[in-house]
Amino acid sequence: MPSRLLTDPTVRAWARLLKAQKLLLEGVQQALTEAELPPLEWYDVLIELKTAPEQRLRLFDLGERMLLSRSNLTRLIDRLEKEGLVLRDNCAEDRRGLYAVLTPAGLALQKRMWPVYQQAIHMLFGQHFSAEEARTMAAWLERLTGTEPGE
Amino acid sequence: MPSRLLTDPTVRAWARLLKAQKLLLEGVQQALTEAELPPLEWYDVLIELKTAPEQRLRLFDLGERMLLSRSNLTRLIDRLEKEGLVLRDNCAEDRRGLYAVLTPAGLALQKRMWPVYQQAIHMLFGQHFSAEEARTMAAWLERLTGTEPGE
DNA sequence: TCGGTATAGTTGCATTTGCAACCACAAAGC
DNA sequence: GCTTTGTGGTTGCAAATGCAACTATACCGA
Repeated sequence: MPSRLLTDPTVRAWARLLKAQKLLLEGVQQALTEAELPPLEWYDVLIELKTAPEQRLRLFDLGERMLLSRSNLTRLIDRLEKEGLVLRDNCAEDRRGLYAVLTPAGLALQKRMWPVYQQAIHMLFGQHFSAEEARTMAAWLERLTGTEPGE
Repeated sequence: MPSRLLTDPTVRAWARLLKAQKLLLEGVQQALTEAELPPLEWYDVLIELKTAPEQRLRLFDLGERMLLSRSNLTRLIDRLEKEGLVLRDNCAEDRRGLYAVLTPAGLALQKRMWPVYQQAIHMLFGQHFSAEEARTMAAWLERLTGTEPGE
């Protein structure tokens, strides 16, 4: 029984996007857990810091990139800091502000996580598309986020 | 600074997918909240039941369709039942089991939510794609989920 | 028919989220 | 300078999540 709703291609694509996303995230998280690695969002923090100049970012900046609310970011950084993966550093130019700085331990964890993560991306996602299809999909999705191709 | 990582089209598409998803869900939720409507997942329950035969589904079945863990589903149904939108009904064939049944109030809420939801889908998602693109994207995403086109 | 195993659903507890209130500092206007 | 308003970040509390343990029923095999 093809639902009437899903005859609208837009709505159908939307529904698929929701479902795919849930499934993929679950799968990635499972791969990380099985390898006794921390949650995916820890990786996001680590990689953002790693690629940032001086491996540091203002908290609000990090929050924006990760699409994370302030309070959530505070607590996420708390957890990472407790594990010695990042640290907070005062900001000279704006004394309200703080930097999150990647530590060597944080960098090491990022390097341990990446192979597992990459493998999961491949198994769950990449292997289903040609390079050309992946490029097209990335370009389409960029319309939704305003992300620039290179970012 | 185009990150080296993102030169792999697969990884780039993956990153875009994550970002788009977060942004879109946030936007939809915001639209619902502004219209003083309940969370998106309530809609998912209501629409699943609405389209199910006799507007009822076994809990485990509903959980599978929504990709929701058992315990989460229990609690989600608790909330909806407390609002009178669904009710639990014993299953004659398997006395361990329960049905979730859509109530008239639940159906009414689904109908109130849909226009807002549809509008949000259009603004955040649909308007950025042609019908043909949407069809293609849906088909691609179906590779990830094993979902059949008509489902 | 009995014992063991699997399945449907719930519950308790620890962790995480979301929201609003809050503190500290910065910036803009008088 | 002083006050008002805005911004960066944290905290408290209520709600939602994830996981493991638990109850009740079904199923399977000797």
